[in-house]
Amino acid sequence: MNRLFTKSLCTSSAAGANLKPPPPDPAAISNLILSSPIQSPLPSNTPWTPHLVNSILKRLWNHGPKALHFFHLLDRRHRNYIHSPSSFNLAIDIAARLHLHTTVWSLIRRMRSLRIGPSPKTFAIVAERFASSGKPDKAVNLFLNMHEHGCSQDLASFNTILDILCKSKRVEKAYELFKDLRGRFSADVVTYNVIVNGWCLIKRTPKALEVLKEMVERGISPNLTTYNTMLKGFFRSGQVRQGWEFFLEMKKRNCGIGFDVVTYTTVVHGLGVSGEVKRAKKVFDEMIREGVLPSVATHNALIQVLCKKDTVENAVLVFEEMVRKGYEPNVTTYNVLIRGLFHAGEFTRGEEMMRTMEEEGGCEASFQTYNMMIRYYLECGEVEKALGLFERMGSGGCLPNLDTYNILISGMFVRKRSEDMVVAGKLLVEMEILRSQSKSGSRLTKKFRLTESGKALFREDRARTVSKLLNYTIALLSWAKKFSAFYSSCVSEYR
DNA sequence: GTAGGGTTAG
Repeated sequence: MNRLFTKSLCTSSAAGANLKPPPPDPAAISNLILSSPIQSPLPSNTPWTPHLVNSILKRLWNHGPKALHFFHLLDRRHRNYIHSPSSFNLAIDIAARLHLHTTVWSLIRRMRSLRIGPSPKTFAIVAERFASSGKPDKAVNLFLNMHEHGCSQDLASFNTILDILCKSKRVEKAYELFKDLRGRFSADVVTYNVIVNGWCLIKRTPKALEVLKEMVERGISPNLTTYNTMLKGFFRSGQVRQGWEFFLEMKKRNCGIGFDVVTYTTVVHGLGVSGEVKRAKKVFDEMIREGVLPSVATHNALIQVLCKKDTVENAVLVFEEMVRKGYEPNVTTYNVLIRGLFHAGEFTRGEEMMRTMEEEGGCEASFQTYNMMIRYYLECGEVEKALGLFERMGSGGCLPNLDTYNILISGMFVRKRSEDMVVAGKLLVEMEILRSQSKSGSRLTKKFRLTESGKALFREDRARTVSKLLNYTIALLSWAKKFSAFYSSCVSEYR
């Protein structure tokens, strides 16, 4: 990886004095940071910009300590660069994910001393981390005390905290807070929509309908967002008939609102995933007749539905049609279609589609793309293909995450070859290092160890081989643990 | 980062 960086430096010097040097490559710098010891200085003479810093922080997302180290080095030791509020927010997000509360607060204080924040967004980020790590009360307290940190509470921030609680499935908690404070903040249609959506997210549509009734009683008119939310709620909870009837009712009453592209996309997707492909296609055609233009998301919904419940060939036809009409497929379009092709065993066409996506579509493969392709390859024993993709991930635009490692390690057992076990062991060590930096992944790993690896090993009846491999794995694991303890002690320097 | 639609399979 060091070589990669040197190479990029060489190209820039070879470009000559009269040619503008190429912009710094975030991937190369990220790889340099990843492969260097923690105390290493940053490459000098880099023209730092908020954009460059943010893309490096995003690339190092799964390597939090390294990312924070980079952020701190630049913050403290560079005279000509001051971090932007958005970089601070990213760093705070990373620190909060690692539960480094002291770091979070020192970053917030630093923002304040530089007079660039914290903003409501900063608090939303921290609150979201609290809520999603099982501490909704802390999220609420943060909202209640944010004015003490120079950030005022208003209806917008009230709606945000309710939304954060709802999206992390703490709907009861959100509803409590809503009832307590709706008077103080004069709850509006957005507030009610957030709560309606909350109940829908946990599939409690009767509660959602209750809130809908309540808002009408309190003189707040539901808008199209409210109805679309409710519609999605029905489909999500498997109440396809109720969803369809709600849609017809919306059509009948009209309410002067009409439908928009979101309404139609919801119905196309909802009907399709429940197997009603013909009706989904009819609704898709109907929206065009009604003069509502389908969006890329609508096409994605239809393509996914065709892949799942019809044929991938028909999905490809819709894809080609959308391109012909001038739509620009996005990363979701490609992911859905590549998945469909792989699912149908069309690996070559899937690979071709990935090339199209990167070369013609201008889309970079995401970790979803890679993880899904790796999973399908491993499923049918194409270990080399899977490892090839894994290698490409390391050098390309998106780094492997814990899911990638779990998928790969589990897959190393399918061929029952000893050389695969060695690779699995190596991957396990790498993953242990990665996991030691991301506490949120520990549950996932535990599950993997107890289920996938255990089952795979016990399926092997050659007891001696099994026990040898098991010992090997255990030795690697304990070595990895020692190493990660050592690593954490190095890391603690800047916590 | 005041709200609603489109990413795995198990």
